[in-house]
Amino acid sequence: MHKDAVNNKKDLIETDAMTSITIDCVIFGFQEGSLEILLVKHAEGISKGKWGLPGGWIKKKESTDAAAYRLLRELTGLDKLFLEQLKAFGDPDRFPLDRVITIGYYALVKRENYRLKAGFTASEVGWFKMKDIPDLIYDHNQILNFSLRHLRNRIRQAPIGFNLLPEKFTLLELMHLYEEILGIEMDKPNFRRKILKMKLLRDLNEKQVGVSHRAAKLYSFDEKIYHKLTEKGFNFEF
Amino acid sequence: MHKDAVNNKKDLIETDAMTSITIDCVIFGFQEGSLEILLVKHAEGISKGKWGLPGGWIKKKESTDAAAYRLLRELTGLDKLFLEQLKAFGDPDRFPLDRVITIGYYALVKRENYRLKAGFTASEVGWFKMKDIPDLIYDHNQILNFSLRHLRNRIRQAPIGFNLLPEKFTLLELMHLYEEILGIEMDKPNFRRKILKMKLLRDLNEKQVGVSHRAAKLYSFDEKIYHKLTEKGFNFEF
DNA sequence: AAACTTGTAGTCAAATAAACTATAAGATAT
DNA sequence: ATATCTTATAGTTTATTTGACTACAAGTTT
Repeated sequence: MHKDAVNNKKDLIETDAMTSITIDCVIFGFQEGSLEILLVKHAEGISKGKWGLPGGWIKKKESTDAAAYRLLRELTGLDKLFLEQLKAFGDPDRFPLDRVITIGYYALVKRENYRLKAGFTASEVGWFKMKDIPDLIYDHNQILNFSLRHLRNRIRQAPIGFNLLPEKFTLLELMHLYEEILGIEMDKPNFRRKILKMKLLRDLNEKQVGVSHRAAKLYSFDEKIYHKLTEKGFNFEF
Repeated sequence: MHKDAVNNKKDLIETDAMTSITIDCVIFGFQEGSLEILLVKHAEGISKGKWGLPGGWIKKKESTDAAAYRLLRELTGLDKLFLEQLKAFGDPDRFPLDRVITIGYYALVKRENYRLKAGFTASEVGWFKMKDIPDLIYDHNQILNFSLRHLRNRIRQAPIGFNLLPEKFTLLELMHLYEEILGIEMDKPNFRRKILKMKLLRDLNEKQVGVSHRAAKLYSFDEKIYHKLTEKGFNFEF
């Protein structure tokens, strides 16, 4: 359901959703070295034809987190993905038709797993690189900018970046992810040393195949290792 | 207005406030080496006699930030204080009578400036040390715990701790603030060296008066200095 | 004047970070 | 088959930062 449906509150009451509060979600993906965002094109209502963040209403008997997971499942078909709340966005005129506060979320998805859900055609959903983000509906550009700042902070403090990579990755791919998100250049040898010393990567004893140069070792991030380390006072930090 | 007034929604409509969404605020103060929280005792409704975080409703034409500032002004009489949003708390049954989502805020106040606003008697408002926090209404203990974790993170990344201290303070007072909030012990000479190297403190060329030992130098935190430093890529961090 | 308390300066070894060099392990081209 | 290219990985070196201390200074209190 699109938020433009707010001009028909009867719909909401019938679906047992809350009025005047919504959820909007910034979905990050990482492909070919670029950080990308999933946007949807609004098909009806006052913002017809404009791109915006995927979002929707919260059901009366559903937590905000559950609502965000549900919306993402409906949109991407993905069940397990990284999802966290950003904050509430509550400018009185952020939404033109009525007073609606939205709770921003951000998600990190492994593009390898991602499939567009039936019901959304290619013309309605698309991945955009950060530099190609168009003018979005309402305050969605503001929410997007906030989410990027938040992601940059968060990725330095907790190993959440792995949610954007395939299960198996090389150290250089991981470094490129950090470089892209943080917008900085890093030194290969120093990065290797630092990340390996943290001991959160599982060495898979496998190598890349089909690359036209020396194949790099593959690693995976193991949540269990991370939790074992955090228990005895572990600090990520880059 | 107390949130218990939710059982009389007519009140809300008459005051032009939003239903089903509130604001709750964790107000931190620092006194005699202890971190303290301001709580209010609910005088009526189902949670009569229990302590909770100060909070209230959001007016239809008011941003959530403005609502939080207004509530704090009504409660403490303070206009200028440090205030930031935490996040929205949206469990479907966090509030027993109805579905109400609350937006959590936290504030840092200089206790020297603080005066209780007329209309609140001492029996209705009080400062509590962290270890003396009673069982609070609704999910307020959860909000409070979240705010403390958030404060601990935030204070390491940005110089917000100064909002809890008087204008003029000694290095040892500042160190004790960090020790109290982070729950750790620090080394005096090392702390001095580190904080002074950041060059965010203005040396006032004044000394403490009326202390029964060698008087320490007084410093103040200058927002302008901080902003000048951040512009050319400055990093706080402890 | 001695003892005490807190402030401030300085030392030193260990750990870390940053910049860089060198070599290894393949793939591709000549 | 050899040279060349690309990326992976190992190691070096120097400067900087941290953490644990020691020492002394400047006042108060006894």
